[in-house]
Amino acid sequence: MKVPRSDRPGHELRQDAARNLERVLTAARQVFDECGTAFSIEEVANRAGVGVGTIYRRFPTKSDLLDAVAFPLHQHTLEIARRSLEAPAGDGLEWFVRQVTAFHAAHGLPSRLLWGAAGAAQVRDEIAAAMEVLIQRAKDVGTLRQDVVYQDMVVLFWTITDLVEATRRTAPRIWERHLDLVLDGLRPGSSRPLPAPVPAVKWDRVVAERHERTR
Amino acid sequence: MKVPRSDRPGHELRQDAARNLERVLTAARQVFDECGTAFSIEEVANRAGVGVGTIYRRFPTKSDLLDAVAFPLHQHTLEIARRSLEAPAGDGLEWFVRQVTAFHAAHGLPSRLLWGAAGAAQVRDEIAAAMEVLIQRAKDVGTLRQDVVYQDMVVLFWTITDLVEATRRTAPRIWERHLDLVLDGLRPGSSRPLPAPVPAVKWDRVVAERHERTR
Amino acid sequence: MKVPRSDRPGHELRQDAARNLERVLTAARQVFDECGTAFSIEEVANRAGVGVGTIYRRFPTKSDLLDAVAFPLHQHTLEIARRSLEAPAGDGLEWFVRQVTAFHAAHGLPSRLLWGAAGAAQVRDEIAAAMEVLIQRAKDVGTLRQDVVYQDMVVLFWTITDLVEATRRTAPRIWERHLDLVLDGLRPGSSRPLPAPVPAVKWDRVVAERHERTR
Amino acid sequence: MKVPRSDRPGHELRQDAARNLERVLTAARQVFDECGTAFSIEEVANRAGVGVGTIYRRFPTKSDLLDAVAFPLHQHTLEIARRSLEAPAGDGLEWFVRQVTAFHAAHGLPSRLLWGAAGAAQVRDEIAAAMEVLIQRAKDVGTLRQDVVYQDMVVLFWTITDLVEATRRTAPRIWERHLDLVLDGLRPGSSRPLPAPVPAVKWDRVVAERHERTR
DNA sequence: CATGAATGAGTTTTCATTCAT
DNA sequence: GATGAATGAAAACTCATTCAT
Repeated sequence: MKVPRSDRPGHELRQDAARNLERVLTAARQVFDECGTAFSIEEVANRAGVGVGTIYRRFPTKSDLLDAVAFPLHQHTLEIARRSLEAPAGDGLEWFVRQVTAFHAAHGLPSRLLWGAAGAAQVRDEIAAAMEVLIQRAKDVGTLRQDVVYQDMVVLFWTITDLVEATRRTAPRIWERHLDLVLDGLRPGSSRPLPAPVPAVKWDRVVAERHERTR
Repeated sequence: MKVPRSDRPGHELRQDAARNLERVLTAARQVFDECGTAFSIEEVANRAGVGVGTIYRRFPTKSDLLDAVAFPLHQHTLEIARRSLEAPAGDGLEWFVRQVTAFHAAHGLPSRLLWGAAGAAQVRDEIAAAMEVLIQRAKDVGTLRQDVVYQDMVVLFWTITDLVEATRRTAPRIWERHLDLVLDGLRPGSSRPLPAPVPAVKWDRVVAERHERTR
Repeated sequence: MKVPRSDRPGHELRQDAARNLERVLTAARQVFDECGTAFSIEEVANRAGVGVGTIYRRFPTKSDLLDAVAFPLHQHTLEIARRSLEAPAGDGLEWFVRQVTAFHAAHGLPSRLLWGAAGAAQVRDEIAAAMEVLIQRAKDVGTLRQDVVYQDMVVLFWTITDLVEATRRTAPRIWERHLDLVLDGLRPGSSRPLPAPVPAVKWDRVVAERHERTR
Repeated sequence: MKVPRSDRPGHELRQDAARNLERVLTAARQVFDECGTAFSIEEVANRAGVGVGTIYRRFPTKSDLLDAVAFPLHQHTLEIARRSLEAPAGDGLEWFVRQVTAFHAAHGLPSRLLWGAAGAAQVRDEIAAAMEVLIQRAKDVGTLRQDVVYQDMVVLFWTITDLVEATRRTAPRIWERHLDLVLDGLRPGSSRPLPAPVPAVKWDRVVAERHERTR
C-alpha cells in the first residue's frame, strides 16, 4: 500500500501525485455513492490508501472534494449537450434528456451535488444555451408543445434525476418508464394550456439555492 | 396524543407540558425545514425554549421526534384521499394529486420523511387502495391514459413532492406549472405506448427503501 | 396503578404513604440487585408505581435511598450477633459467620453498601463488641487459633461477602466451600505464627473508606 | 504495540505519539485507581494533557482502554506463573500466590479488570495449567491439604485481590496478614474434610461472568 | 510532499434533582 | 402530599481540519 519513493529524488513525484489524486477521486466517488454526503474524509483516505493530509493538500475542504468529484460529470454532460445539437432536426432534445438521465443513473451522483459544485455555473450556462436551441428546434418540427419553455425542461431534469437517485439501489430502471410517460406528455395535442412560467427574475437564485442545499 | 385521564377538573395539569410539546414540534418542523435530518436536538431545544431532556422525555430518539412531526401530515393526507373518493366521477384523481401536493407545499415536509415514519405503512396502504379506485374511475371517464398504473402515480408523487421541497424557499409556486404540464400529459391522446411497468414483486421494497434513506 | 385517593380528605394518607414507602424500598432492593448502583431513580419509581417526586420526598438523595435499603439488613445482622452470644460456648463465632454470610447470600446486597450506610456506625460498634466476645470464647474453648484477632475476622467477612456477591448469579453456592476451608484453617494446629496485626490506629478509617467507595 | 516499519532512520516519527500513549496509559491507571470504572474519558484526557480524540484514536472504546491498561499486568502475572514452576519442590504454589498478590498490591488494579480484559482467556489458561502443576507438587510434598482443588485456589485469589484493592489506600499491608492466615490454614492437619467442590460444568461461566461485571 | 497524530467542538443520549401543578 | 415534566450537566463517541514529523 505504501508506495516506495523512487531512489532518485524529485522527478517522479508528479506521477505519484497523479496516481494518488486519481485514487482519492475514485474512493470519494465510491464512498459518496454509499453514504451520500455523510462520509468521512478518513474513510476516503483509507480506501484511497493515502493519509488524510494528502487529501487536504488538494482539497482544502470536504466541499472542494465533492466539487472535484462532480467536475468530470459536468464535462460529460456538456459533451452530451454539444452532441445533441448535431442530432437530426427535432430529435435532439429528447435524445439529450435521455442521455443525461441515463448517465446519471449509471454514475449515481445526486443532481444537487452535481450542479451545486463550484464552477458549475459556466457549464450550466452553456448547457442552457444548447437546450434553448434544442427546445426551439423541437417546437419547429412539431415534437414539443409550443408552450413549453426552458424552465420547464430544467424542472423536468430535477425531478427525473431525483427519481433516479432515490430508486437507484432498489428499482434502477423505474425512471425509464416514468421518463417515457412524461416525455410523451410533452408532445403537442394537449387539452389544456399551461399557466405562465414563474417569472425569470429569480431564476438564478432558484437554481443556485436548489443546488447548495446538499452541503 | 396523551389522553387526559378524566373529564372532571384537575385534568388541565399538563398545560405547560402541552405548550412545550407544541413548541417542540414547531421548532422541529422549522429546523428540519432548514437543515434536513442534519439538525441537532439541541438546536430544536433552544428554539423551543426547553431543555434537551424535555424533548427526550417524549421522543426517546431523534427518529421518534421526526415521526411525531410527520404524523399529522399522514392523517391529513389520508383525509384528502378519503374525500377524493367523493369527488365527481373522474375528477378525483387529479383533485387528490393537486390537494396533496398543495398540502406538501404549504407544510414543507419532505415526502421521504413523511412516508418513512413508523406507522406510515398502514396509512400508505389505505391511500394506495383509494388511488387504485381513483385511477380506474379516471380511466373509465376517459381523463386518464389507459396504460397508466398505480405505480406511475406514486412515482409521480415522488417527483413532484421532491420538487416542491427543493424549491419551496426560492420558487414556491414553480411546482404548480410543472404539475399542470405533467397531468396534462397523462390524458389520453398519447402518441407512444408505455413500456411495461417495473414488476410489482419488488415494489414494496422500493417504497420502503426510498423512505428509509432519510434517517 | 393509580391509587384513587379516599373520598374523605386527609386521614388515610398515612396508610397510602406507608404502602408507597414499602413499595419503593422493595423496588429499590430489586433494582439494586439487578443493576448495582447503576440503577436510576426513575426505574425504581416505575416499578414501585409512584412518581420520582414521591421517592425524593423521603429520600432526598440516591444515597439516602440506598441507606434505607441497607437499614433492615443492619438490624438483622445485629440480631444474628445477639443470638450468637447465646450459642453454646465456643460455637458462637462460627455460627455468626455462617449465618451472616448466608444472609448476605440470600439477600444479595454488597457488603460495601451494607456497611457504608449512614448510621451503620453504631450497629457496627455493637456487632464488633459481640464479635470480640465470641472470639475470646472460641479461643478459650480451643476452636480458634490464639493469634487471631477481631481485625482478622472482619477482613474475613469482607472477603467472603465480596465472594458471595461476585458469584451470586453464576455459582451461588461456591462460597460455602470456601468458607468451610477458611474456617477450618482458623482452628488451632497452625504451623506458622501470624505476623502482628495492622496497628489499630487507622482502623476506623480503613473501615469507613472501604464502605464509602461504592457510592 | 505499533511495530515501527523499519530499522533505518526515519522511524522515530512517533516520538510524540509514544509519549502521549504513555501519558494516556498512566493517566488511565491513575484515574481508574481513584474512580474505578466510573471515570470519564475526558478526565483521562485532561490528566494526560491530550484531547479526547487522541485517546479515541488508539482506544476506540472505553473498554479498549481498560484492556490496554490490563495487558502488561497479564503478562507479568504469566511471568510469575512460569517462574513459580522453577521454584524448589512444593514451594511454588505459595510463592506464586504471594508474588501475584504483591504485584496486585503494588500496581493497584482490580482483579476483575485484570481478568476480564479481552485476550485474557489465553493467559488465564496458561496460568491455570501452571497452577494445577503447582497444586499437585504441593500436595506431593505435603504442604497442601489433599482435598484442595484448583477451584479453591482461584476463589482464594479472588478474595485476596478484592481485599488488596479495597484496602489499598487505607491499609495497604493488611492483606499480608490475611494471606498468612489463609495460607497457613491450607496446610495439612485440618480437622474437618471439605465438601465437594462446585461441579466444574459451569466453571467457565462463573469465571467469565465474574470478570465481565466490571464493565 | 505525504503522513497520520492531535485537536476539540459537536452529537446523541442519560439521569439526579427540582419544581409547577 | 403525590406526580411527573423540566432541567442541564455529563458521558461516550465522531469527524473536519491542522500541524509536527
